[in-house]
Amino acid sequence: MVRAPCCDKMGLKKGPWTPEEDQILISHVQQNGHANWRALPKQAGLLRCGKSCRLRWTNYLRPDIKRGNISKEEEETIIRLHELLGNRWSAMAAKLPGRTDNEIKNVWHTHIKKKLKNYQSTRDSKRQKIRESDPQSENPNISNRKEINGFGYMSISPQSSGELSSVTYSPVMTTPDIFKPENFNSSKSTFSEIRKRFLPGDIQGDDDLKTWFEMDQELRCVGSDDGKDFWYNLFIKAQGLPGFPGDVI
DNA sequence: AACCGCCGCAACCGCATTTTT
DNA sequence: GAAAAATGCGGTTGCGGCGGT
Repeated sequence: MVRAPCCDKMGLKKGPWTPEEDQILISHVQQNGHANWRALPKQAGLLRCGKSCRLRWTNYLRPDIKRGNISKEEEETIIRLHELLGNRWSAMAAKLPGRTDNEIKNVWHTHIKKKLKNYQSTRDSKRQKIRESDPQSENPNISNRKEINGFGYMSISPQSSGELSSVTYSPVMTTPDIFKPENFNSSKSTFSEIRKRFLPGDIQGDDDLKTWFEMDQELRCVGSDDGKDFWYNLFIKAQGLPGFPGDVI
């Protein structure tokens, strides 16, 4: 495939956007939408490539965007999502309304990574001290895992010193048989069983659970990418509810 | 006041993926 | 089904602001 020529080769402008350019882009998108980013700059009279316009719009000019002031809750969500998804910034952004992949990526690299690094070194030195005083006190293979009613394990990252206020859960992706797609026909007993063992409070009955599952499946959660989104939603929904195994920590 | 180094963020680049022809 | 075009994504860079010396 032949690569399209990039901006500089076509004499287009690069670098920071001026307020005038922003205004042109905003009013053009408001009036005409952004069905075709490639054609947009020409139509709007901007000396930018389509890619640059799209980036400017999605990361900065979009009306529904929240900028700056990442809350503690958002920070914790980012950490939890990062444990689940790795560097899939756009997938993380989809779980944080008003935040962009670029912003999350920047926040991760500039703030959170640093905090976690500090936390980790503090924790490691504490562990070292414990090991020195009582070598049998810690088994690294099991110490930070908790079994959930036969549904595999969650890894548990304890509270950071000061800044990060809660335990972080991350399901280990050993999908139990009960959740495997091949066992998800329309069997009510399967859903009953899940409900009995893992009931999120706002799910009223087997049909609701089934619908919820099917919605997630539509979003390609099960059968792709180890069903991480499905697991994520399940754990998020179940957290904090009575009987949820995580809340005993 | 001038210089320097660090940090945060916006924007770019190149590759991957999806959509269109 | 193949090729081309468009879009999306994640890694990286460069610049401006700020604090310290």
